Amino acid sequence: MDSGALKVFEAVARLGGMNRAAAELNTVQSNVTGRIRQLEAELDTPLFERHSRGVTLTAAGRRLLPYAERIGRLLADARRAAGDDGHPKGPLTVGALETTAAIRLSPVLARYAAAYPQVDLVLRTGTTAELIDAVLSHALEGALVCGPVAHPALDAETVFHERLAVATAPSVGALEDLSRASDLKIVVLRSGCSYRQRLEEILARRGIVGLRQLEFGTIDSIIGCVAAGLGVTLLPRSVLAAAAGGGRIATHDLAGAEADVATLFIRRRDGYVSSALAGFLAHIRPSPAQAAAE
Amino acid sequence: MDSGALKVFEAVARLGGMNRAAAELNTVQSNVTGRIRQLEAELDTPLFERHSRGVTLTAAGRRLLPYAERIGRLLADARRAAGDDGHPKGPLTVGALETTAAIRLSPVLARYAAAYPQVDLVLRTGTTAELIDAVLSHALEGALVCGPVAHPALDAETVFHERLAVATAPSVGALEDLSRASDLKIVVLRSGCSYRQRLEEILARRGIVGLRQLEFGTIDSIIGCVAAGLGVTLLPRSVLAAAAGGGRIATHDLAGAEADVATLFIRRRDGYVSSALAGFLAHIRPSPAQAAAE
DNA sequence: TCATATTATCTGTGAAACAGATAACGAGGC
DNA sequence: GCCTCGTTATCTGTTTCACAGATAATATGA
Repeated sequence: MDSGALKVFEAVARLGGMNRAAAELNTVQSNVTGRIRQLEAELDTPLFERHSRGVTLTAAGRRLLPYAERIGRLLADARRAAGDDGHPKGPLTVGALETTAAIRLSPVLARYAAAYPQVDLVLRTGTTAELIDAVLSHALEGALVCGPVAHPALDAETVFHERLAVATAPSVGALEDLSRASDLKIVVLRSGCSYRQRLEEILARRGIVGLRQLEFGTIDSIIGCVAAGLGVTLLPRSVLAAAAGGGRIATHDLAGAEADVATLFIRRRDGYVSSALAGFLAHIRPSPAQAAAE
Repeated sequence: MDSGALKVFEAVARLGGMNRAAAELNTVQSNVTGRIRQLEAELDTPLFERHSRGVTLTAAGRRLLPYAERIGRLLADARRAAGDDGHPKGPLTVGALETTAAIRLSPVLARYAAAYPQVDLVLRTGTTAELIDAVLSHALEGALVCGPVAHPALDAETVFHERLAVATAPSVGALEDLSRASDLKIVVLRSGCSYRQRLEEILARRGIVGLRQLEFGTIDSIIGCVAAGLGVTLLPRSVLAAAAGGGRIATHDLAGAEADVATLFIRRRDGYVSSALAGFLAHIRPSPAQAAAE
């Protein structure tokens, strides 16, 4: 059983047919059929059920498939590892929350890109749940997400702490006053955003419950909405600072644990750590001075 | 880059020469040389430095080697997974502490062997540290060891709790009396045994320090040594019960956490869980009734 | 200097992967 | 009922590539 046969097997399983697999593999259908038959003979087990609309996996095929996928990925990682001489280069695909990307990450990324011009950096944004899924499905090499994250396949490292604040219309003096406004809404960036549940809990502790939700696509639109008195939101203080300084919104600082949110860098434990990724981590990792200050 | 080339590469790296690798792979040296050269051409990097006494890995080769090993193991796992139809069969190699094997495991193993006669069960014994190393180096599929174990690559599951007791000569009324006997020794099964440190701590809390160590190969010989007044030992109560009933030794029960030792089943997170292993786990896992009693 | 290890290289053979064509088969539309 | 379309199975000739064997080149150590 060699990796070539498993590659063919994986393509057939994924595409559900030998013809389609042959097209993808740049070969002809007879070769695909032959390789599969050979693999089945070697394992002494049929891997597919053939019918006139393609093939479907047998139980044995379903057991084999995850190994074929892992071996294929591992071969690609091996190739990259052999060519990685310690000087970051090549593609690096990481994810981050939109707020993190906007505030904390941009200066770091600028320095990183300047330091390693040979790296093709791709930054994708999403919610914590989306980013975790993307890392688990090998779509991202790593991501900066809100903690805590506890997943056996993931390695998490705290890179910095953020202090959150509630933003309201300027006329609101204290958070407790919000209970009088019955039509107030929670304004969030996207529906899966982890800040939503957190804000609900914060408000619930102050007797404010049952708020509706409002969803916007950009941070600017959220702040505009809050300034107009349509709702409240929860964002890092640093994101709110500019708008608060201009008097458009009022910020309400939170105490201790309620304010604190850790930003973690997560990556798959079994994933390949390229020089490009190692360099990225070195850039975003807090310096000893910063760590002492926080 | 296919798995066959990596298999050749791994053999050359491990054996330090193409001739030796050719002998192991049942082929001739010219083929090994050819495959390595082909692999180096594909990766555009030399993998070995050739000299007259064999070859040594280059930096790129050292980076590639762990991937070659992992891919080789994964291919073997894939073959087993495909042929594993849910009925436990084939080899199963697990480890356990000698005390665990003697007392707790023997009835379970008898039931397991009777239930799955097609499984070739191999049980190896050793200290916790040795067993952990064996599991990490793929020599064992899993092992029963003393907790706690915290290793990122290992999955640990508590299967039962043991209550320990100190054994002394019958003339010793209380543990505290031991401080008068200056030439007393701690008797352990093997030098790496985790009970040694534990017993030292227990005795230190009672003001007894500086005891020498004595090492024996079997549990029976330890009990004989303790009965003769040469030393003290720490073992599960169930192990000591027979000898204590006969009046050969005195047992001294310990309180709460001092007595409790958890036995964990550990296995590698990335390891293949065969039906044989799953069945083994089902047999040693505590039943709900047992769990409630403990 | 010689014996003995090693890797490098060349060459002919054979097996296996390959491309292409055709047959067999079943589902769905008319 | 019949036809069409897409599918897998099978056969055949070609070519490529892995293989075994022999020899050369090289360095080490006695």
